[in-house]
Amino acid sequence: MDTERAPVMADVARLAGVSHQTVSRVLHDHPNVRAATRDRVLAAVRELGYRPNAAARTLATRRTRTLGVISFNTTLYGPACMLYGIEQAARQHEYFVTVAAVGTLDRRSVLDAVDRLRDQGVEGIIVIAPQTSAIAALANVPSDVPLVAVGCGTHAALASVAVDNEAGAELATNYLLDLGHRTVHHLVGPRSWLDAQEREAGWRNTLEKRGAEVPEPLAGVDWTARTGYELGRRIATDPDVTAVFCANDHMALGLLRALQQAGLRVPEDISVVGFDDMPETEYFGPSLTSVRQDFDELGRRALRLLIEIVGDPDAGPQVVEEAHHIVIPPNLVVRTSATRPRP
Amino acid sequence: MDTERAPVMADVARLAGVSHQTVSRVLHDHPNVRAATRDRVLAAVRELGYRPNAAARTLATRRTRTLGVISFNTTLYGPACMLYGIEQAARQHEYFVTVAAVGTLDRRSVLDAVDRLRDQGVEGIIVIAPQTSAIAALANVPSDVPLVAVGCGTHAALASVAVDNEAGAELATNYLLDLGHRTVHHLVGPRSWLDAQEREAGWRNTLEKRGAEVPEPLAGVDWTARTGYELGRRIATDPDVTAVFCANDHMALGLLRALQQAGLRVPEDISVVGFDDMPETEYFGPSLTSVRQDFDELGRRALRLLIEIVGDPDAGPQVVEEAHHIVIPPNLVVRTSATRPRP
DNA sequence: GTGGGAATTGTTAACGCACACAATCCGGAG
DNA sequence: CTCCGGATTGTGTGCGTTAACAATTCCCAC
Repeated sequence: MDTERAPVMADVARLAGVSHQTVSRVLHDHPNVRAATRDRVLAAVRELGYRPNAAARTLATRRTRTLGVISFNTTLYGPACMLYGIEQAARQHEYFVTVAAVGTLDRRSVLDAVDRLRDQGVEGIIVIAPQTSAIAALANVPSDVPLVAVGCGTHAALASVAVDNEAGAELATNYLLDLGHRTVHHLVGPRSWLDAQEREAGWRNTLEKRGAEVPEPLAGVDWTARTGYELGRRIATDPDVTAVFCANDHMALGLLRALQQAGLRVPEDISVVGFDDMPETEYFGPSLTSVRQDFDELGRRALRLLIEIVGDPDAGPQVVEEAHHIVIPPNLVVRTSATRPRP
Repeated sequence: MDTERAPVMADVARLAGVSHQTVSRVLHDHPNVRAATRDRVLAAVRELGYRPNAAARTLATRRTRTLGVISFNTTLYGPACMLYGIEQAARQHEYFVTVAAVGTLDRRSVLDAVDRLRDQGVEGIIVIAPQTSAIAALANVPSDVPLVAVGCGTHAALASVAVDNEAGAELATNYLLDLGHRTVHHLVGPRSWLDAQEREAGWRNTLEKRGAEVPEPLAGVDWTARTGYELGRRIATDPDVTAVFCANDHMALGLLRALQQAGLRVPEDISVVGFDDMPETEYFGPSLTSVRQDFDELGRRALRLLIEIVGDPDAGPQVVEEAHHIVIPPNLVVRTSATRPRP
């Protein structure tokens, strides 16, 4: 078979008639290399198809230029987008990203994932793990690898990048109240997620601030349409409900379906607002008004923050300064799923 | 700051009073090590918190235990799931996975991604890149790194794992014909994707086989609900249409919306069948009958195939044998969006 | 007790690159 | 013509691990 080994720097040097060090200099754009020499080296590089060995470079420089991403479930729309944003930004900054998906968010698996990544030598880790338990587990990882949490609520005890969930919930709730609804019901996401908690808080605070009655919220076990559907069937039996704010778009989809099956019309009978603004929400029946969060941007910002921390050797990751909490404001995308209540 | 370096094998050896080679032996479960020695070494490892340096190991063994995944857009449901399946399986086999997202599928960016991954030393690459152009670009990458395409149609010129698109389209088309529809219309996905082509072919072949008229298909520019909606508005104006097979679920969602807006009822006036069976389709209005493909499994199979090729040094990746084309049969999930036509 | 072989441990040399330092070259001032 | 300083190039070593080989120890049969 092809037992011929990949060419190494010494091979290039020999072919170009220089020392390996000169080859290294050319490769690193060192200034003091005669133009003729540089050309000869580059020609040799091309001829041999030489590519530097990453492991050797890492061993010598102690830098892997690799970052890790831990994600709970990259299948969900939000995490998938953030991962995409992270990868984009990483490429720009000439970093590699290796992913570690965890099936469950218990302490063990999260710490395992961190370990795997550390074994591989990542210089920093971004965590897409919105559950409170995950954040807790992360609090006491060895401090030799910087951590950034992304999309995990805004009150994490780590450097973090997140959308302002409370502001988003406030936007949605105010919008519905402004339309004239007496109050707004709420489908809460799974309460083990910070995002669900914060959205619920934002909703509740807004109602209280405006002196509206705070109805009992319905909490889901997960973020799926199925859960939205099941809670929706209960909503449908309550004649008092005129407006519902859903913790995310999937749940809203399930809710829409349940209401429709119950013979209720949206928005004529009940107004609905979602959260996330996934690309499909515009085509729900009816088109869903939703709070938009820019997951892509979230991912990019997280990566930039991490690189800043990594490149900045003085500040340890545990030193969570003001600047290490980035909060991005959401905005409301108005479509047709909400309207003023019937008199 | 904490300038103390991470402990290395020599440190462990010194503390345990043995040579570094003995440490290495213990770490690799080499048989000929006295139990007492092993214990002393393990104790030293624990005490120092020693973790082997991946770069050094790679340099010595010439193995990175890292695989690359190139994906067009990890934001889409299919790719996201496959990536997830891949990562799961990789972990099981003790491989790392690093991702390279490409924004566009032109030759350049795909080859760039391959290069980046090779620079990092991946032992093999899985490509989630369903466009024909991507497959073409991949045909002539240097053969020193094994490639596997996943979810990219079944006729790729590479080792591949894919769902049987034609069979899936046949399933859907036959189902609608069996319900009594004279013929079935089709919303084609973007024709630059193999999957779209294969689904269209399956649909067309089935109609021809059964002697049904083959109506002009409507081709989309992408897979989005928006496109489905736009094509759907045209479908809605054609009184002959009684059944539509959509190339994917997102397009079906857009179609449902367009039909509803046109005052047509599904399934009473028009039956609709989708493809993919995403988790939400059950909650569309109405609940969508769809062809299910198990993306997760696709990813896992792709990884296993790749590991087989990587671990098998004799067969080059270009040697695409029978066994290197894995085709997974889809199945139809029947819900309520299709029924027999009105007389 | 002693030779022989297996079990156990140590020594040394890669692996491929970067960095510190030494050596050489060149042109112009003296 | 000689010497000096900067530009250019070469030499040697370290990074932390594995693997080939050498050395030592141990145990038992003779």
